Amino acid sequence: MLKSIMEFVDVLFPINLGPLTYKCPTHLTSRALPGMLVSAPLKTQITKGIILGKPSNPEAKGIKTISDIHGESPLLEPPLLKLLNWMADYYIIANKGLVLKNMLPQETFKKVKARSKGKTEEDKESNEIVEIDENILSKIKESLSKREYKTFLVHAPSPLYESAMITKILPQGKSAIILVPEIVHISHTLPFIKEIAGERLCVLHSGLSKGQRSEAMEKIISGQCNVVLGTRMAVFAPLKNVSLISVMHEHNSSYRTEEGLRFNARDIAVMRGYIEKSAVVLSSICPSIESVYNSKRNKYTLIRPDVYSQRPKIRILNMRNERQPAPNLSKTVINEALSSIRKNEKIMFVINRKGYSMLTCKECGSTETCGKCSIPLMFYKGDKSLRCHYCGAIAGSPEKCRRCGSFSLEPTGSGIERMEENIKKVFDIEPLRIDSNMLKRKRIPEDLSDITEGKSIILGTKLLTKRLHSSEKLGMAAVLNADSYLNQPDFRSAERTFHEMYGITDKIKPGGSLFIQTRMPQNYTFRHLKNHDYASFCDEELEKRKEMLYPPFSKLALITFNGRDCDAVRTEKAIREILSGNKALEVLGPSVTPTKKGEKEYSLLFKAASKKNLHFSVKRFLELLGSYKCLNVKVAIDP
DNA sequence: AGCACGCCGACT
DNA sequence: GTCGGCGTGCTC
Repeated sequence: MLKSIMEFVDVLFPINLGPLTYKCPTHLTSRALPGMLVSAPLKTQITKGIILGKPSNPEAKGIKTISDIHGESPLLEPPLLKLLNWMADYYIIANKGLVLKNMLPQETFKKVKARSKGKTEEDKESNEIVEIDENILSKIKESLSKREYKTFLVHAPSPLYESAMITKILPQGKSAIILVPEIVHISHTLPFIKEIAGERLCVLHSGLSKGQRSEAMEKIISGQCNVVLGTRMAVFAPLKNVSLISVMHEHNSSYRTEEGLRFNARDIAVMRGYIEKSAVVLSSICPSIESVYNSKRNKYTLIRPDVYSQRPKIRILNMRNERQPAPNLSKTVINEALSSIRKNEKIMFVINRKGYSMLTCKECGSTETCGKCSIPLMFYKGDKSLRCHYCGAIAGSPEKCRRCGSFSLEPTGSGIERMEENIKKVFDIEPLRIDSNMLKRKRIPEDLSDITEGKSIILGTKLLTKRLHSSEKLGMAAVLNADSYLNQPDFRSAERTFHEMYGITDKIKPGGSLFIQTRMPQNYTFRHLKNHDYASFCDEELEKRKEMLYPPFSKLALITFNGRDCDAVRTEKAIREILSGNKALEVLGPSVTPTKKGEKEYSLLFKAASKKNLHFSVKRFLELLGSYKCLNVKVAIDP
């Protein structure tokens, strides 16, 4: 006799595993709908999971029976199930269970103890007012009322504009998701949304305690709250009928996950919007190159408010010509800094390098490098150590050169520790130093002026420029080693440099200046930065990406693997096979790098003309590679 | 032989 | 994630 299809269902657990087929007892079949939360025996215990849908393997032997079905309506509505399936496919080696684990916090599947209280975001009154021309947002409103999918790219004139815009477009009574890249951004955005959403608003991010998070999830599932403000996890908030998804500071790389399932919440937001038929609003002062390109191809609708906002001057200093009274400090920067200090203004120096300096031998000219990674080691003056910034190796500083044995090792280049010394010498002022060591010891302050303690010079690594916000604006700022940003071996380095430098201008008074010290002032990034001309920068950057066939003109996948069965010969063989007859595919590597544990890690970059080709090639390559075990393979799509 | 420990693969 | 199976190596 044929088994009734409804007797069996596929269940997905929040673990790195595909769906498993279970029998459904007759008294539960009426509620056995896709997306329902269920309890089912897995190995020796009862585990919670969700029903994915029709049975994929009803003939499997040893099928067990579902223990219970929880609730009356699905935890994951059809759109989120669709998104889950899409993600498992798009990110290639993602088991559906792993996607599920990333979609819902673990409290959903495990009991939580008494609801613990933690700190909640404080409402801070925003004293700055932004004028917004509502007409310019009429296209978004129109789209919202029609309930159609459309993605808008708002090239905002200021960060404040992005927040204020929300109050104009948030639809009354309808559900919405508002994403910010980092937890610190939540308190800046919250007052604006609270003003319009009130009790309908709930906050969702990884800084919440388990209790708070399950409380938030409860409010979302029950429908008590239908506006969710949060970090990338909020893109999966189980809201019904999402009408608006806003991604603020959309260019920000914090939307990417670095570990586990690698995804970009901005891309997920667009796909969820497409599935849910909602309006997606990506906004940024400097939108990502991909988004700009999508707006040029009319995939996104570009909105560019014509609002005048007075911005600080950006001045590019050619360090080849500049007189440098101290290393990394040009005469111009010193003079401008002194005049700011005289006016009682705060100033900031940014140096993108930790430690004191590198050590170079005067005799043979060799620089001390890491034995494993062969990159220059950094000398730390405090504990007289030599450290590798890549693998983290720490050694005592040597007395003599490892190459020639001479005792004349001298510091070359300047890290933050050495800059601190230089600044003390030049200005006779103790700067306030902010780097990752300091942030580990103290909490990250909400406001920079809370910790300046009357100090006028702030010196920090780029952490400072990203994390810290200040109510008191700076008189001037200087990026001391701008070239170290640009010289990163990454096709996004120019874009990132523009974003980072431009981001600093938000912290400077109108009428103040940002100084950029560089040895390549003619570089197009600096040329356009000087004119605040992001559009021209994008045009030129897109030209270059097109020439080099980098995204958005190609699709990339980064494949890494390690383990005892790594084999260079077989890897090469698999590469040769995958390349044969596929002209639209390019494979860069393999490059072998040591991991932090000391074993070898292979990495390969697949570059294909189309997404389809990339997927096909990566899957085929993994099959070829999969014939031998003990490989720990990871695939990052759009790395 | 007896057992502790760690790694690996399967889980319906 | 979490369990059992199995190999390694140490101890009685």
